[in-house]
Amino acid sequence: MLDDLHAEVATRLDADGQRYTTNRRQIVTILDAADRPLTIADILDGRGLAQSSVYRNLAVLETARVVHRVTSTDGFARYELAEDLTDHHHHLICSACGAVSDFTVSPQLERTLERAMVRVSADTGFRAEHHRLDLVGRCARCA
Amino acid sequence: MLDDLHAEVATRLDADGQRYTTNRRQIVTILDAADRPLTIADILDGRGLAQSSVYRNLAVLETARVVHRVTSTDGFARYELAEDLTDHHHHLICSACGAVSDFTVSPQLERTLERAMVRVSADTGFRAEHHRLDLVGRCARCA
DNA sequence: ATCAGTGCAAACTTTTTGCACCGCA
DNA sequence: TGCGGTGCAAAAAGTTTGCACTGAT
Repeated sequence: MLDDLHAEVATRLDADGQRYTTNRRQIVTILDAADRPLTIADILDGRGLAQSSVYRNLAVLETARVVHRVTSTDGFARYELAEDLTDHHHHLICSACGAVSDFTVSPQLERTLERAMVRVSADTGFRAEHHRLDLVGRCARCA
Repeated sequence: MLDDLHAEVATRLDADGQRYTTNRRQIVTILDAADRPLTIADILDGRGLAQSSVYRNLAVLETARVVHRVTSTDGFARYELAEDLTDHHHHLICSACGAVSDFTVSPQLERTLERAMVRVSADTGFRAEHHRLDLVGRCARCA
């Protein structure tokens, strides 16, 4: 439900004392429709948004835990909706061109990872918030 | 053995038609001594190396598969020795300050991850070269 | 002597910021 | 009507490149 998504985003922004403006709604809608994290250029792409507004709004949305920044091998930041607004997933990262796409693994493996994460946190004093499992290799186009 | 490391690095550079110069050797030695991926600033740190030489040498070393570039949340690239020159390990990434440190998991979990990786590659057509399991959270200083 | 490597400084790319204007509460 | 949001342009930050000099083979 897109309405549910927007309602939840509005709640999170409100909790941060931020408004849910037209531009911000548009960015959230664009990210929700994508099946991969998007670069700034992807988000701008002929939609007439100002670059600076996109950067600023993504920063606001990130602080409100609505979006999440992903880094790849090229110099471009990428953004996706926070995992608790979509589903937990992982990334295939192309080591040649930096393209990023999504994939999932079995719930069983996820549970194993969760347990490992808890153990490492206990061992190191690092307070883990979430894990990140990526596969790095060649995408179909670069293989 | 540091000598073994340098011998292997020399071999890899030679295979790429590159020399193992004093600066390159120094960079490898610095990376080998660190227990975490280092930023350019870390590598420069009062050692009198020229910034551009460090960038250029890291690019050469990366092409020769001697070093590996790691990305974090801050804007700084980080470098570490390639995993087959050290040990396979993972990263704790601080979501507040971008600091990166190393950790390892059980061989058992590694095997499970390897198997999952092969399965995903088969399913998606993505040619996975290696996996990356990071824990994102707060480091001891930022917690 | 040659040619890759080096260091300085300038250029480039992505991201951030200043400032005046606009628009919703 | 006030204050946050917007867009343009300028600035900042990290990285890359041009060029003349150095040094190893």
